[in-house]
Amino acid sequence: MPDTHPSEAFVPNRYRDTRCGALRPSDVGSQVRLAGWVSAKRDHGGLLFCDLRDPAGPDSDLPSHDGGYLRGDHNDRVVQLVLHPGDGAFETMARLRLESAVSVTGTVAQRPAANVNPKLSTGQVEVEVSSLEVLSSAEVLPFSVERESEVGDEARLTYRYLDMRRGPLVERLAKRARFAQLVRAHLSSRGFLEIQTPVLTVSSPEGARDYLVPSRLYPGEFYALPQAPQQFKQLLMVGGVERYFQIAPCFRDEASRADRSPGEFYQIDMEMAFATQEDVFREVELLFGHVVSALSTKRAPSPFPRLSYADAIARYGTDKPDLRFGLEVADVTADLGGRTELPMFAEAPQRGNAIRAMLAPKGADRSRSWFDTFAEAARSGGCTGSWLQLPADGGEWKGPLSRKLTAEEMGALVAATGAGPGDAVLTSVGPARSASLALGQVRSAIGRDLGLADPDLLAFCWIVDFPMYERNEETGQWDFSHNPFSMPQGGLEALEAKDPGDIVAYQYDVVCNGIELSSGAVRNHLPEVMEKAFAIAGYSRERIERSFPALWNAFRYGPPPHAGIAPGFDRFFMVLEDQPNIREVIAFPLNQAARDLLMGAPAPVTPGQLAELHLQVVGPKKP
RNA sequence: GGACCUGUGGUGCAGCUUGGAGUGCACGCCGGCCUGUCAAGCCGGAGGCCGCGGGUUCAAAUCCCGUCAGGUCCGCCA
Repeated sequence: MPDTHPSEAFVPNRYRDTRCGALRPSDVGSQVRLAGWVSAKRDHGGLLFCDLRDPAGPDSDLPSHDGGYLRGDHNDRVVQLVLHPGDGAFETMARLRLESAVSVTGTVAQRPAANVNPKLSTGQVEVEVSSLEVLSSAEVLPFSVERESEVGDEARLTYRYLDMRRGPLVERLAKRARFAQLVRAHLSSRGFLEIQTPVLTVSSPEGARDYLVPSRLYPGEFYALPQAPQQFKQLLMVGGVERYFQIAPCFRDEASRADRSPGEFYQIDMEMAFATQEDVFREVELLFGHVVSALSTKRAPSPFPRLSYADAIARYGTDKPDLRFGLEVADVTADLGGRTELPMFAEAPQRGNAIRAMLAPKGADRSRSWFDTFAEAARSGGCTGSWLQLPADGGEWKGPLSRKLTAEEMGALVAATGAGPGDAVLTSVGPARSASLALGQVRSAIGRDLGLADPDLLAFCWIVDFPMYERNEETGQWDFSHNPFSMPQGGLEALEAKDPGDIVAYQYDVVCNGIELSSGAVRNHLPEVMEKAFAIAGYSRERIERSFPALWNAFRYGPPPHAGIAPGFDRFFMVLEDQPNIREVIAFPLNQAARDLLMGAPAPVTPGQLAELHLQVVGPKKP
C-alpha cells in the first residue's frame, strides 16, 4: 500500500502549479498557474467564460485505496476561467477552438452567491485570467468531446484518444488499473508468485487458431503467440513453484462477440501445486469476494452455489445459467410420457425423448409469432416446441396444447411449472439435452424482456463435472470437450471401464449473471493416465510426445498434482462494470472484425520485409 | 463459413413501409450581436456522390441484385 496519497505526487512545473479541479474557496486570493484543455467557452462579447479541464488524475478529496482513485468525472476536473476584453488573453481565447491545450495564470476569486455552480467541485470559485499561453491548438473535432451525445463505435475507435478525453472511458481504465492492483496485491498475499511467461512460443495443436510470427533466422519456421500460458504454468508447478499467477496476455485468432475481444485479451491465470479442486474454489471465492467488495456495491452471495454440468443443462438449458432469477426447466417426461393421446408426448419414452416444460411468466398475451419463434428454435435443435396459454381473466386455456391434452394433463403441466392466470407454459420434446437447450434460450430472452434479473446481484456459481469427451458429429470420434490436460474423475479405472460419454472430468467453470468468467481444472499429471485419456481421443503416445514434448517429458520427473483456473480479466471487469461490450473496458480494442481502426492494423508490409522472413503472399491481396 | 441489422452535410438521427425537386431535427462549423454564463443566448450563413456499383422505372435516399464498411448473433473460442 502506498505511503502517500497519489494527489501528493503532483509537482508544480512551468505549465501549472495546481490542478484546475483542486481549487476551493480557501484558495481565494491566491495566484495560480493552471494547464489543461479548453472544455467549453461562453463568449458574452464583453466577458468570456471558459471551462478549463484537467487530465484525469488523482483526486485529493477522495480516499486512497490500493493506489488511489482517479478523478475521471468532468465536473470534478474543471474550473471556470473569466477573461475580460482589452488584454491579449481575451482575444486569443475567443479565437481558440475547443480542446486546445493552454496554460493560464490568474487569481482565484470567490463567485458571487447567485453565480455559484453547484454541479462543479470548483463551483464556488473562478479564476480571473491575467495571461494565457497556447500550448497547442486544436482543429475542428470530428465529434464533440464535451457533450455526452452518442458517437458511433467506428468514430470512437478511429479517434480513440478523443473518445478518452470524454471521460467515462478513462474512468473505467482507472478502475481497471485498480482492479489489476487488487488482484496482484491479494494473490501475492495468498502466496501466489507473479511470473511472466513467453509471448513468443510454439504453436499448439489444440484449441483455437494461432497467431503466427515468422522466424527470420529459421526459414519456414514460426513462433506462435500463446492462446494461454497453459503449459508454462504447469511446467512452473513441476519446477517447484507452489502457487503461480499472472495477468496474462492471451492471443486467439477467433471470431469476436460482444463479450469476447478479438485477437487478444487477458486472463488472471492461476495454478496451485499439491492442490485439489476445493483449494482452487476457496482461493477464487476469496479473490472474487475481495475484488467485488472493493469495486462494486452489488451483493455477491458466497460460497458460490455449485451445479453439475448435467444439472445446469437440465434445469437451466445452458452451461452458463443466469442465476439472478429463478425460472427453471421442469422435467415432465414421467408426468406426460406415454400417458396421453398426443403422439408427440405419448411416444416420447419409447423414442428416448424427454419432455421438458417451463413457465413463461405473463406469456398469455404473447403474440403468436413469439411462440412460433420458440417453436422454430426448438425445431432447429431437433425438438418439437409447443405451448399452453392461461388467460389472465381465468378464461379458457389457449394454445396448441389446449386442444390436444385433457384437463388433467394440462393440470400436470401447470403444476410442474407453477403457471397461473396470465402465464404460459412452453414445452419441448426431443433428446433430453436439446429439449432443455431450447427452453434455456427462451429463458434468457424472457429474463431480458421482463427484467427478471436483480440488478444489484452478482450471481456467481460453479459449474462442475464437465464431461471429459464429446462425440464429434462428423467423424463419430470422441473429442476432448474441454481441456485435454484435465484429470478424469475416477482416473485410469474410469477411462478403462466407462463409456467415454459418461466420464466426467475435474473441470469447472465460474459463471456470473449468465456469462462464463472462467474455466479451470485439476490437471492430469500422470503420464499413464494421460496416455489413456489421449488414446480415447485418438492420439497415439507418439503424437502426445510430438505435440506436447515439454509437458510430456516434465511429467516423467515427479510432477506434483496440481490444479488451476484462469478467470478472464477483461470479461470479469466488464461484468463488474455492467458494460454491454468488452471494448468499453479496453483502451485500444480491435473492432469486431479484428481490425485496429486507429493504428490501421493489420497492414501489408514491404516486399523487403517479406523476403527477409522467407515469405511470399499468395492470397488475393498482394502488397 | 453463415444469418440478421445499420450506412443520409463534421457528429447523432428522422425521411425508406406506400418511388415524385436533398425535405427535416438536434449538435458542431463560419460570420455578426451580446458584461454573469456554466450544454450561454439571439440573428444570419455555409456545408450532401443519401457508402459504392449495377438494375427496375417517365422518375430511386426510398424497390431489386451485388459489393464495401460498422455492429449483433450462429458456427468457432481445447
